Amino acid sequence: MISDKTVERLSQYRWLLEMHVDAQTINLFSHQLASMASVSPAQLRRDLMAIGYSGSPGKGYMVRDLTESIGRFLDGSKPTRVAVVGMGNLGRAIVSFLSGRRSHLKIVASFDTDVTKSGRVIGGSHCYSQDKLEEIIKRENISVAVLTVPSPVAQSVAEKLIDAGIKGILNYAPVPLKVPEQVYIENRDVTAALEKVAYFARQTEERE
Amino acid sequence: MISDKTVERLSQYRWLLEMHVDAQTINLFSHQLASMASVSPAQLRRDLMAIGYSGSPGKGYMVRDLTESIGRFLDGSKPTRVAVVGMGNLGRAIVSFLSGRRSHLKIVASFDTDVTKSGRVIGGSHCYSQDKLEEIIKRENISVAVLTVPSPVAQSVAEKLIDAGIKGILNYAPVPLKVPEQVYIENRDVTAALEKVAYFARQTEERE
DNA sequence: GCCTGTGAAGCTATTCACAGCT
DNA sequence: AGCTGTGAATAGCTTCACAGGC
Repeated sequence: MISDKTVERLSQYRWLLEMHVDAQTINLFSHQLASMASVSPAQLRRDLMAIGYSGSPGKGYMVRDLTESIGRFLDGSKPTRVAVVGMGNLGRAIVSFLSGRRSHLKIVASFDTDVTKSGRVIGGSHCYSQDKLEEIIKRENISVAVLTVPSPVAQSVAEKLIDAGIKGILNYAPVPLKVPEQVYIENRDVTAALEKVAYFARQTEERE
Repeated sequence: MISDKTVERLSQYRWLLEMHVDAQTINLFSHQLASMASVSPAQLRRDLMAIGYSGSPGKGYMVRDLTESIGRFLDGSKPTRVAVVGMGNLGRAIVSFLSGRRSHLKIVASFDTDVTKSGRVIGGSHCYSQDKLEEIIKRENISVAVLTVPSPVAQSVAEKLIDAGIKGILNYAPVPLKVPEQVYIENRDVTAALEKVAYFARQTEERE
């Protein structure tokens, strides 16, 4: 019922409220927060409407209150348990990026086929052999996975994850995964993103 | 005139054609390629219409021909020169991911503030000190940058890049950059993406 | 006066559905 | 018979614009 894009922007707003608003700022107007997020004020108001949050005319939005409202909406009652599969540079980048950052997203395990990595603790969580995937996912009750494995194995790893009960996958392999529709999947193909940027960059160059 | 999303999907189609179609397959129907890419056949046909490519009823699309058509559309006459700024795990992941992969996207330089990294060659391209940003970007005629620096400095680095003449930025820092509108920018905030996946994963869990 | 919340309008993206080709 | 190309319909997203509140 609530859109994909709205959820992503809400996450963005919260981050801005937490990181880029100084402690003495008590309230904010829609145009202020909107400009920080590079969206229109109307867009921001719509997004907040979607989660049933109300500000007040003349005062705008109460920073602390809004932050909490977004939290209540985005975060579940319990922390979401996350695994990162594939501990190459990208996997490690994501683990270190996220570790301890957001308390409601807990990275509780990572996986790699390389035996020199598995068994160690990387970025605060235990790295297991990929063979243990299903066992650990079930045991640790993990519902979300970040997939950073080489593309030839991405599909088969994804299927194992889903068999083990994963409900959402953030996929960095440049392969559009085919999954049953009750599993939410977000593809973040790096190559495609860069080709897109290159294309539009060239457009503006040629417009001169 | 041609949409953002279409460009990204075209890049995707090409990748599939190159990597996931065996050499003896000469032609493909829209429903086949569409299903590989997880889009509808109508969507695929529209996207190809946008670049003026035509198949033929009964034969579908000629694989080689289509691959080249997409290439003519996406790639410029000369390779696009790319820099990666910030050689942490994420920066290195992207460099190694892309190096030598796509010949029309050339990573010609990387940058880092850490003096132990600059001066070395990482993933096939020279890593420079961040002080040299403007100088090298201009000298090497770089038009696209991948930004993987810590978020507090992202905005200021972006401004330097733009002053140096960069036309497109792929931004992995969780900060919505504010840039003049003739610069194309694509934000790929990892935290927001993961929070989105976590949100929708929880939705499907609760639907049970 | 300047703000928010929101119906209505406007825009963009996707899908339908079918004529026409092979 | 089964496909493509595409006008028309639909669905989804964003902005406009203004009534109502502080």
